[in-house]
Amino acid sequence: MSPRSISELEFQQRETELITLARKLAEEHCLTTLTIDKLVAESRYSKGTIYKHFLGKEDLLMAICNTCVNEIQEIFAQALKFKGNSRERIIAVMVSYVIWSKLHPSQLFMVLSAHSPSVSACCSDSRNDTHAERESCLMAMMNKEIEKAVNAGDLSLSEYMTLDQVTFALWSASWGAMALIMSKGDSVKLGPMVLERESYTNTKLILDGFGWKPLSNDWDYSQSIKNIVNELFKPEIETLEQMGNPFVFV
Amino acid sequence: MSPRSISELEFQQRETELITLARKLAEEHCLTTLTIDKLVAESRYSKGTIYKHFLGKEDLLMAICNTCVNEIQEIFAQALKFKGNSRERIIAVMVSYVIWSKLHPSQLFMVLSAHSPSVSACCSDSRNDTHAERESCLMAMMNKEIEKAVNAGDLSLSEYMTLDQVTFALWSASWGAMALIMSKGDSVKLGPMVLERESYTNTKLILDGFGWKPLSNDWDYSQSIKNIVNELFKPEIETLEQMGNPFVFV
DNA sequence: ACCTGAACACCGTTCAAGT
DNA sequence: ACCTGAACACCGTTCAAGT
Repeated sequence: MSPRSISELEFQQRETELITLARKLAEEHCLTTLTIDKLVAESRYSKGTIYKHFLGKEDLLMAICNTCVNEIQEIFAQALKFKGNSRERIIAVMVSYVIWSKLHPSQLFMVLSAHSPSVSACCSDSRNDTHAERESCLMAMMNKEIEKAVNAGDLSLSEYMTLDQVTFALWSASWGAMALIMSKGDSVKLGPMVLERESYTNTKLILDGFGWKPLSNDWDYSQSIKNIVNELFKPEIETLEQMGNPFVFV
Repeated sequence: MSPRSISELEFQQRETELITLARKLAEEHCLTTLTIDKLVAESRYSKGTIYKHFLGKEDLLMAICNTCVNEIQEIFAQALKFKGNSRERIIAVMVSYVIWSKLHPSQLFMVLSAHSPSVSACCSDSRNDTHAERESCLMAMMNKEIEKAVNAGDLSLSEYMTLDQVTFALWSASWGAMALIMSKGDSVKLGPMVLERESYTNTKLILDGFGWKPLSNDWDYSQSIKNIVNELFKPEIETLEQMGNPFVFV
């Protein structure tokens, strides 16, 4: 894989450095303006060296996406520390997802774009494998919580419904709200839609749809969200406030 | 707006011809491979003429997106002809959306990409206005059905929930499932997810979450979907079969 | 053995020259 | 008045020449 005369470690460090720089450039400007040329200009390395690390632009995009999924995994793990009922922990995960996407608005787009088959077709096998692995890991985290809810008696599933399907329903509903609201900033009709509120609405409806107890009418989940944020995501919320993009409580 | 010596009508026809061709090229190959150069090569017109119609690549993309939204509006209108209860009509709309996206897989991506602010920033005002108008029209169609359901007593909404929010919940949940499943064709974990089933699952959960009657336990909605497809979308379903991408009943 | 950047192909956009 | 395509700038990718 990596060359001999520079150590494996040095090679890895250089790759991390390049990915971090590329993320920074995309964050500061925007994903569509990120080019290899600009990355070369900003970095200490030449084009040839950059092509030693990445098969091409798509491979770089997927590499960035993989670091994002890693971060999302960490923030999910943080969310799952919440001491509460099974439904509150799912909500904590969804809240953490919203916080992450507000912290890294342009990165959400990268994760979205990286999902396109035309991207993964241009990536190295190992890059694709890492991606599949990390996403599996995310889904496994959710699956485990769902299983715990079933065992606790908070949720009962039809025999035809797999854990993956439950995870997918929660994930896709939340994802749809985030992708639509974050992509079209100034749409006329979507103006009144608020990320935090719509994301929570979707999660609430899906959970109520499953009959996941305690139902939204039997518990004060607005308070739960306040607790989740205060207990687990104080620093992140402060960063958002400093960015002028505060977390909006529902 | 349009030049004098060729008639307004001719100018419009030429634009429609170009958009149709661009859609065909994107459908046959893929969105990322669609370039202005290729459009010029395939069309009867020169680069200069194409730039008379479109401000640039993004403007062309939005133009394509607008024709897609038009088609979606037509298929929604067809779906709303279903004679059934209010919930069945919402399901009919969601079924029609899935059918459309299966008929035009690469177009779904265009509608997705066109939503990005970096695209609309490069479009003419009139193009953006048309886009906003057509999406408003789509949402208005849904809002009207929701209002009818409220009046019929099938649905009761909290006073803080607007019709737009209900529409957005249904739309975004369905959109999330479609976007995730259609984008990552060969993902390891998403392999077992089936567009028709997951899309319906999300819609069902959202509707049950709202307490939209009759609830999924009190009605055979699998049968409803069969009726919807047989009564309203026979030709589309046959086309999908011929494409080797049949509609999968849940 | 590794790095470099010139060179090439391709794409988006413009505009001077044509009709 | 409208159309054309050569010309330009920029970007992704490669590879011969350097160290």
